[in-house]
Amino acid sequence: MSTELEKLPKVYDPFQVEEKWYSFWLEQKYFHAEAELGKPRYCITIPPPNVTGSLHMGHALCYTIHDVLGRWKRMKGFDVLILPGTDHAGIATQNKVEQQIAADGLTRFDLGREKFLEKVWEWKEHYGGTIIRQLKRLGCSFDWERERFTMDAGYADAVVEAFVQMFNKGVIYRGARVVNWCPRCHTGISDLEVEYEEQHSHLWFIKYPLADGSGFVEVATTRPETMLGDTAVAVSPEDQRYMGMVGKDIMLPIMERPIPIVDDAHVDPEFGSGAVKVTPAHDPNDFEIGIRHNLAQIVVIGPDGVMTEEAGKFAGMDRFEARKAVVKELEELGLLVKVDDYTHSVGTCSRCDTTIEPLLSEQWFVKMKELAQPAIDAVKDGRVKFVPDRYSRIYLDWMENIKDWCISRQLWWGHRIPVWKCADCGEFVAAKSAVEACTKCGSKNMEQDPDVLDTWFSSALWPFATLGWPTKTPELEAFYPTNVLITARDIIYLWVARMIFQGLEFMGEVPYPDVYIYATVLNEEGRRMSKSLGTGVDPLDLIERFGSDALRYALIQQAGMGQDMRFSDSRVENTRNFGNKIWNMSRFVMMNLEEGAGGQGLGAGKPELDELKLEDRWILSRLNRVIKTVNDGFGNYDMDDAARSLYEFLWSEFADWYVELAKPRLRDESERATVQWVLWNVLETSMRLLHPIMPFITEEIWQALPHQGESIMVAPFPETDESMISDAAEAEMNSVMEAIRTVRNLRSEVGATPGKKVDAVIVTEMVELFQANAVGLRSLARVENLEVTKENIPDTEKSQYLASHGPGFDVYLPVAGLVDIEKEVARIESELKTIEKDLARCLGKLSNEQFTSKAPAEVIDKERRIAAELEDKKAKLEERKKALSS
RNA sequence: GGGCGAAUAGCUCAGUUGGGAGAGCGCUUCCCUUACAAGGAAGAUGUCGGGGGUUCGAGCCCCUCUUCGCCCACCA
Repeated sequence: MSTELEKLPKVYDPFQVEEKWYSFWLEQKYFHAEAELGKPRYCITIPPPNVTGSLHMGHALCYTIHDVLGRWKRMKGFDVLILPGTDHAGIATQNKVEQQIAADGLTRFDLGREKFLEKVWEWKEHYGGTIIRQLKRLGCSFDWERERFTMDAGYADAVVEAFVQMFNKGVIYRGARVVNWCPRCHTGISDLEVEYEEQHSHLWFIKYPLADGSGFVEVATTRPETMLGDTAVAVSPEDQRYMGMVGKDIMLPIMERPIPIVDDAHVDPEFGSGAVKVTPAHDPNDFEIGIRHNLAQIVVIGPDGVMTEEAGKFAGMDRFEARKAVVKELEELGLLVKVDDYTHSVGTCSRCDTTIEPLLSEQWFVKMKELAQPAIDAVKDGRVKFVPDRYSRIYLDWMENIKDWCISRQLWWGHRIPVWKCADCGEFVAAKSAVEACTKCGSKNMEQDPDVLDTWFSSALWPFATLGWPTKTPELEAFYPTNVLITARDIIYLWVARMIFQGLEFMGEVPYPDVYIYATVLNEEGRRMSKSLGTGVDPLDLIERFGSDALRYALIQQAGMGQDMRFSDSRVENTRNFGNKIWNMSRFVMMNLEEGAGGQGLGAGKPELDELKLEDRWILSRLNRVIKTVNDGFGNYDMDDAARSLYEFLWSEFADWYVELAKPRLRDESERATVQWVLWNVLETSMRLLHPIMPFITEEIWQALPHQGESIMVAPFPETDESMISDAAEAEMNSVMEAIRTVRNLRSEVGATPGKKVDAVIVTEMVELFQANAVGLRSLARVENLEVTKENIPDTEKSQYLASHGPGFDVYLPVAGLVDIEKEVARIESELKTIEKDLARCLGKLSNEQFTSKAPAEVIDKERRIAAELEDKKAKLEERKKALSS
């Protein structure tokens, strides 16, 4: 026994171990991929977390999955590139810095564009790396030498290139539309960035007088202040009530401006009074009505949420103040009919929660129709597969009803739109570098568009821009298309869809064949983990308490195909215990591998098949099945299956049974070498199998075991050896295990303490099997004298024994009058009851002619076998009951 | 309004060509047996959300209802 190994601590301490091996892997450059030829390649460009972010549980799950797949493929011999990076996250980051300078009472406008951007860059340098450091802590084997940022120089070049190409193709156009405007962020945002929340508000009913004084039209609104910008009243063309009024004018109250009554199919005659006020500059539907009827667009609420000059005497008033003032005035004018309580959903900014103001403004748009079609086809014909599959429907529904994409943002942090406008002739010119002269009139009076691009415009290019596009780099050549996208379901539209059409547009190929949408991590109460709600669990905190391996395993174990995952600390604690179990079974194995058996000796010491005993063949058979499950699981994104089968195998089979059975054999010189080899082989193989999920502890153990190679990270991943799988060995071993359980059960019944040995008799037809395994049986069941025989115990003696019956054997424990007869009879009776119930069900089936004629033969055979077993057991129990009672 | 998902032990969840209901945690009893008490052994626990249907046979397939969660659209 090695004295050094005996010093191994009883409790596994992840902290030192994790730091040690992570540094080692980095030094060895194992995470680094070369675009070398000759090796199959595997590439994932990770979803770049926002620079504002710190690791939350969703990230931990996402990147653990990445790392599991990456490590698995690397061990399988692939040239693996997991390319990391961060996203500049336009609004989110700008907001952070705005908050920071707000502490000094400053706004970005006080600082000015240039100064403000300096601040943002400073902020990014200071805080932007947080999440990357945390990913290293998680154990991620990403290629840090290739880390990208969506605003690094090369990436910026790709963004501009993409824009200019699209602009020159005519896919990008400028238009005035009503967009979702956030008065706090001071920018337009896309429909996808608006969150709707139910709000209790009011519905105001207002009388609009007809210009000719012949009466009133009643309209209903949730935003009375917008009436200042009304340019029409619309009714349904089918509405009898307003038949004669279409074409007449309304005298808009307060503003005292005549506006027409128009008919438009958009109006629902059932709602309210059937007449609707039309404010083309402040409502997307009204905007459309306005276009159809050629109505004026009057902007009465400005970009800052303050009423404009167009709002007359309300100019300069906050929009919500103006609402009150307008209502008050209408009331005074006697035009307010009534106010109903009304609950409706109100759009809010997903970044800052401010109520969105629909606002007419000039923006850049991407025409989506032509771009969407190839992206639809790619999913329909299976070039891109969603996992789980149901998300492809969700994707397709959205793509098939897609609207043009507003890509300009009135922010400062982001990719400045590479378009210059000629001050003289109004021409827009897009170019990769500053435009000196107008291409149309030659004027030198060119000014760059002040706006920046939607963050998602740049991240849509991620799978190829990170690999060097637009330059044809060896990396781009080697790693595009990538292999899979692993992401959360809330960005299927925002990001996944856009990457697919941009990949097709610029690379002519889908960016990845698989899109794996993982489960949303919820907290224990089933609520979404959210920092603002205080319902989050900090992954770093869990790593501190239980180690990275434990957190990773806990996440993967639950990473099923469901759409939600509840997560709690106790799971991580449990997997920490699993780690400790692995540690201790490894200590046991190491303590029992002596010098001579280690190193090369073991590899050469592979025993011949006929030297293997039943439990050896059994555990090797089980191991090879697990190898299959793990490979299948990783390959099919059923990683939870892989994780669970490893847990089950290592704990409930290897540790609980094989290791226990090995103990007496290790003391037997004739068997020692064989057992050592099997222990080593199973453990070493298992560590390689488990390594993708628990990289640290497996490296620590593997390095301490005899092994080949410099790191488990680059050791080959186990492949199933079908010849080692044996149904027969598993069936026989099950009988032995069942017999051991039966003896233990009887021991517990007679109250034998674990230290106390008992005698036992096994009556069976399988005498050879039990005799061959007598040593293990005696050891695990703590039996002193074991008799295995075909001869049944005479009825007259049965009262001297406690008995239990298993499949194919009966176990007797001599108790010499210690049996509490009354209690034992009661126990037998209760057991008989359940047996009779099962038997009745069984026999009922078998006597059903329908069943015996229609069910497959093997099912019927199985049922017959069960019936026979139950009958046998029943007979024995009845016999015993009689013996005891007499 | 449309769609998706979930409902299995006290809790969190597994359970695929439909064929004797499982794990972890928790609970009960016994045990520091030389790898491990973060452990070992033995045990209790279920109208598989309700109702109907298909089938010899349904946790699993079909219909329907209920509850919860999510997404999309509209919301004067």
